[in-house]
Amino acid sequence: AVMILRSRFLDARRKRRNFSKTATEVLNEYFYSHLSNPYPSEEAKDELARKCGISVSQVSNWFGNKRIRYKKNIGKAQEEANLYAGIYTIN
Amino acid sequence: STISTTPMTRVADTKSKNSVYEWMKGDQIRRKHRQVYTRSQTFELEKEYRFSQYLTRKRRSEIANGVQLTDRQVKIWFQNRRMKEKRENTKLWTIKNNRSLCTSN
DNA sequence: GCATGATAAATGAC
DNA sequence: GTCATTTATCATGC
Repeated sequence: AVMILRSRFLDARRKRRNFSKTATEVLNEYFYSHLSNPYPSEEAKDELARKCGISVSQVSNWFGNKRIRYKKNIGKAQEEANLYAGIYTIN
Repeated sequence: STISTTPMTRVADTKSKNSVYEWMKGDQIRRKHRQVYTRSQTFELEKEYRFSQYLTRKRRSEIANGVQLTDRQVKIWFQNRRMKEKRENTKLWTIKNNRSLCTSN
């Protein structure tokens, strides 16, 4: 009964590969140019996925992680925002 | 929606373009406490799911009592489990579809 | 050693 | 009920 406390059994494939540099740039560009409402529509997700060469669910994962992690660092230096700020107007 | 009284808008001071929008709020207070289910709990739930992907209220209650979870937790687990299966099927379907597209064009 | 992508509980809109 | 999310947790990259 104690032989298995830690392992994950049906979790197997959790292989992670970092996205390409250009893909990350495209995603960040959209995120910071829509900072007031970083919730891309399904159509926008499709286009982002196509441009980045990743799946739509991966786009959703990226924005989910990006939103929560941006929010956590909101008090600290978010220099990344300044990198992408000014490229577009705020809506 | 309601505005929290906790001061967390210090970022917006420096630059107007870095405003704190509504979607950024709601943190700090009332964080989600996600309970990690044990392996045996997940195993029992998975076993029941293979038998039936939907539960009656009666069956749900029995399961909940068996794995020491609330009815609500069991209900939500089955909901998430069905969504997981759908995502997996969608992923497989996409892969097959892409392979069939390689010949034309 | 954290950054990052993916998954597991939990919420809420509809 | 589904389903897009939020949040914490997990697993990996480097």
